Amino acid sequence: MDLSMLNPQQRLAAETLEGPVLILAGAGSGKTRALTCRVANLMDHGVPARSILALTFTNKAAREMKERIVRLVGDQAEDAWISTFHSTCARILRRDIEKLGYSRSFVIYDDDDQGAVIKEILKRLNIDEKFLPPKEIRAKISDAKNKLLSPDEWFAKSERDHRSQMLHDVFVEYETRLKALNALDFDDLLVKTLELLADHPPVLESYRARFQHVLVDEYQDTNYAQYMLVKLLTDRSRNLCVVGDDDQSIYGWRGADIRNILDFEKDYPDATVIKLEQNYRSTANILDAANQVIAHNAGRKEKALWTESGEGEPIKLFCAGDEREEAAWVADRIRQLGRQGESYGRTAVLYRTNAQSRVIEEMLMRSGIPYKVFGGQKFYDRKEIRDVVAYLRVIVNPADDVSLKRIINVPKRSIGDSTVQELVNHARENDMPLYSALSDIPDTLSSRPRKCVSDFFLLMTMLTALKEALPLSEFVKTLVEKTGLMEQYQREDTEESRARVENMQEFLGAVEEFARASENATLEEYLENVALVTDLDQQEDERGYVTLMTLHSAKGLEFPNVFMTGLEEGVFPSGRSLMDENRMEEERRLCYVGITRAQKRLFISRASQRMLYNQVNHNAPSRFLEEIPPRLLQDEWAEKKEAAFKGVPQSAPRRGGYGSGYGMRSTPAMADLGKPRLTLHGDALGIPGVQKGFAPSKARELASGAMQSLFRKGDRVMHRKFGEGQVVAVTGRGADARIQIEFTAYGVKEFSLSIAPIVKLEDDE
DNA sequence: GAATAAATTGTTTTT
DNA sequence: CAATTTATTC
Repeated sequence: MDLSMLNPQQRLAAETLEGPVLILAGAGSGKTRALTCRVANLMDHGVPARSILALTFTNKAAREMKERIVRLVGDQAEDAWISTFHSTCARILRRDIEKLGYSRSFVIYDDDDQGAVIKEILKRLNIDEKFLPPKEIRAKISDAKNKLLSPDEWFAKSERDHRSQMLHDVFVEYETRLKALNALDFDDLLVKTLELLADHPPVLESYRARFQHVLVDEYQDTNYAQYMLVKLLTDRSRNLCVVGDDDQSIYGWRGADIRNILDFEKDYPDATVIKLEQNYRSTANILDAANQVIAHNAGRKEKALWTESGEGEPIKLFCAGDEREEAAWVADRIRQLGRQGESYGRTAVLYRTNAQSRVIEEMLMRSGIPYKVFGGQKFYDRKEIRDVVAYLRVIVNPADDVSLKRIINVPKRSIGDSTVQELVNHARENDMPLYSALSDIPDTLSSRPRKCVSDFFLLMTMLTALKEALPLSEFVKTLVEKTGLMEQYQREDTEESRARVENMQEFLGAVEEFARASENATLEEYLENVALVTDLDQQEDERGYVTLMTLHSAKGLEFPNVFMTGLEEGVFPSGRSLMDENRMEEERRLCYVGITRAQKRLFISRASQRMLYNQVNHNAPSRFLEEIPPRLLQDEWAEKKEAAFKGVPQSAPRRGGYGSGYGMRSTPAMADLGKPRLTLHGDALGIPGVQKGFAPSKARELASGAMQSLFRKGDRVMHRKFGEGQVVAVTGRGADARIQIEFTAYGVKEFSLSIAPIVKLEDDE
């Protein structure tokens, strides 16, 4: 193994093959390279691939690691287990879960399914959803499972009040119910695997004997259950190598326990600790900013990232009047980057919450900038897809009442709520799954619903038979037709239904691709894939598209140009973290993660007024802005203000200081609107009295200025209804700005600039 | 039982 | 604001 391309620390990481190893890998320090070389080196030293287990959090990370190892050592790497915690557990369970009293055809439930089960239980136990919201129950149960607590153990540690007692009861019910449904939730994958290993020594021994070397990526994100799993597997061999960065721990809210990485040296006193501190990703300015921000956290592992690269461009800062202007600035800068020869695929726009993406999307669309949004509503979460999946699940696992209830009347086949209720009661009385009630119809049903139910049962029987007869993708295609799922949407001709048809076709395509990728793929395997793979994992190099995603999902990625938006108290850091120092530190780590995604250029923006969740808020600048040294920043707000006042092109860049963009009082818009923290409903700017006697607020003027600058006389544009046209004139200001467009087919039409569905066709600046 | 209207209600991040 | 849940009417 040639390790000459590694720096001394990386080489140490790749060469220390025995015993516990902790690699503290700063952002962009080439940890994947060190890790992959380490694995290759292990194989060079005679360790067979099959005795290596590498655990990651995302499928994408797993795939990437595997590919890179294959590139180094060839196909022999195929025998190593390189996958996510959850997939690994699923794989272990598929083999031996019968020892725990489940059937091997178990299904994996997501949050939605969990919610359905919990709601059912609440109804049965006669508990008001307002008293115990299902979401909260889900979170508590998940929390307990992450800590490997049984309902009783959890209760013992709780406040032991009435509420906790009820929660406990729901928890117990939930566990029994899930087992009856032959279903595991996400956390169960880990919990049940641990149960299997702990209670069945031969199974544990076989895995211990097999996995002589275990690696864990993103160790700072592990929860207690994952910690235990790793511990159990490596107790004997003690060949455990964990890689992580405590400064990038951003999943505490999901049960990740940062102590796992902080205390590694206590757990393994003989551990070799290696720090990767040279950063190969970002310019000095960007790295400097990141270092300064994260330095405000207490209780970190001492680390100092450094780089050999030059200082690079200053970090651009912009303070917008509102979120629309912020988005316009982002769009504007992206087009400017385009003119400098940066392709869209090299740029990412990051935000704290998915809800913030909408405005940005709108503005990019108008500017004709191609983009892709990652995260948010997941593909498999869409109604029509979930319906198909529910059919598939019932066929694989007839005990799955939750899925059966979902599809029993989809598409409409006249099996109404009352009929379903009869069936459910009948099933419960006889202690059998709902599916059995379809063929053993209770006498209480009259002839008409009886016919509908038996028709449905025949359909399902036929489909079950077809599953064996047809190859996977053929089968799913047939199912979509025979059930009438596709027809249901094809018949109505709305924009929405057409989108659903398209989604379903895309789904069929995905199944086909899955079947092609692994021949002889079974339906069971596909369903597992659906449960464990997210859209984020599908992200290939989308050349030519700007990437929009949350800061969380950006972890592990890098882009030459990065925009961080919404740097405001209450937005980022999130309002829910303001009161809690630990949460605040996690927000700061999130900020650190965001900054360190950038390779060449970093753009940071905030809005002094923001409409979010249908409420207008005035937010103070994020504290993280203050934590970046002014010398690294270039304030574009000041430049823009100047340009707006004088009506002249932007003057020479001003360097340093937060300038007038900093602090709430300094913006004219704020001064006009009165008290800071004042929350106004509706169109705050339009409220009489607030604005009376003043010149139109600066915020609004700037916003419209940004809009107007998007469309100029002579621009070629596309209107959703009228098609292609040319801009004749742009008139008016602010909210009543209008635009006149000449269409070849329709002549001149006038629209309100703020609502017209138009897109700019090309950029000839 | 199904279609429509009205009302309510939530909005962090996700393997 | 939108999306889901609930009530109402046919």
